[in-house]
Amino acid sequence: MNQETKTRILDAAERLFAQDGIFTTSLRAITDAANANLAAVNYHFGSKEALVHAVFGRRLKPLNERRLQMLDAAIAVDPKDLHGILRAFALPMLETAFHPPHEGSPVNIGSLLIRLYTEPAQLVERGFNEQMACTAARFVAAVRAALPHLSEPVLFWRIHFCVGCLAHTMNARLILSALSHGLIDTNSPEQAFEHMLPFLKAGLTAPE
Amino acid sequence: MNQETKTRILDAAERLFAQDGIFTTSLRAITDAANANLAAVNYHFGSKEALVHAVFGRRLKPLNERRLQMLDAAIAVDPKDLHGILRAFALPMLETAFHPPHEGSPVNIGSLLIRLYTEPAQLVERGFNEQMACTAARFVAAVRAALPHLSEPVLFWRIHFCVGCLAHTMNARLILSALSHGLIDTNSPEQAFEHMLPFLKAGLTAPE
DNA sequence: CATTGATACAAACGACTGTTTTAAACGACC
DNA sequence: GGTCGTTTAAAACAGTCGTTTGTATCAATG
Repeated sequence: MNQETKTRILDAAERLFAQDGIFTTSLRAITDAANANLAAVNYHFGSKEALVHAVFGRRLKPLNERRLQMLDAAIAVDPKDLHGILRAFALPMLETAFHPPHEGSPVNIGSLLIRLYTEPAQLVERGFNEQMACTAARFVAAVRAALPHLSEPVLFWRIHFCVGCLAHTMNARLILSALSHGLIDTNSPEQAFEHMLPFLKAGLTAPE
Repeated sequence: MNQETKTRILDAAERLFAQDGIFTTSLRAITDAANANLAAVNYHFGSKEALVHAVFGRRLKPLNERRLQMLDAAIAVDPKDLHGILRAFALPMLETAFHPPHEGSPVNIGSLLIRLYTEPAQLVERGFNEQMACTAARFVAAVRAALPHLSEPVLFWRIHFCVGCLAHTMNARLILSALSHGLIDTNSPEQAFEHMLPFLKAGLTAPE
């Protein structure tokens, strides 16, 4: 079975979805970029919606697995280690958003994944929100264990804010560059995380 | 000059843009909802892009004026008052996102405005980013004055994170509700702000 | 060699998009 | 009453969308 065209389509779709959005990217643009025929999409995937699911499914699972793996490793050493928890929470995400294309990861997956939260319609929702919610629940539990004095509402609100920081940083790097008049223009996820860590840590541990 | 149809179109477009996004909302859906003729859009506004600009322009200017007015009032009393600065920064925004429809403000403007940051293409960018950037610069200056010990990069990063918290809170209230399994489901901008304030304050004032 | 199954291709489908055109209605003013 | 500019209305425009169709290609299998 020759799956070469199929992965070429996946790669092109991933890149264009991240770059231009899902609904604004046409199948023709995808197949053109993939040097494939228009009908190949419906042949290999069945529909555009199925293609979207395939594009996200290929990346989302390994990413969340890595995050949970880092989380487990961190709390195994020290359940109160907020630094490690936040690192597991943010760094793999930031890496997908900041790293230039490389083998096996041809594009900015971050700006692709972030569309799960920002695309207006419900095309992508089902099935992935579930997986994200599962991962999120693990982080909620970890933060709850690390900061047991936090009330439940405050816990959820603050984790929500953490997600917002992360999402906006992944999504709107250009805005930061514009805001600082070009002063800040980084391609390093580690650098972004180093700035983010004290902010999130202080926010989470703030007095109620 | 009868502008009734024009404002009916603006109201309908505002609501549908906020609800479904800009690119996924067709002129026909707008004119149907506004009980107007399809050609009325191009007659009154010239093009869909011009309509989009009109929809945003009607709301964005008063909103930012109110934010800057609150900011000026706060720093006039105490330039170091982070609470007042953050209140001016966030509360007017949150109000547009949380308040139910009411006279003169028929829909959730927040979920409309947030599309400035999240819509993939560049249709909305020009002209509004400028206005938002101008307002943002004022807040940067205010925070810089309130926290003069912060280095410039850290200042910009942390304000960027504040924007992320605000944007995500405005955009993704449903996610918070899902994350907390329905525990948190508020329609109060004040309540959201009360949770956000200590988080942002602690994040901004964290040691570098 | 003939047949099969998987893949690729060009072409067309109907539905929808934003826009334009043409004509009709309307109240205001001379 | 007639003429004007303003506003609405219906229809058609050319273009793009996702999808489907029928056919060609090609390696593998009998």
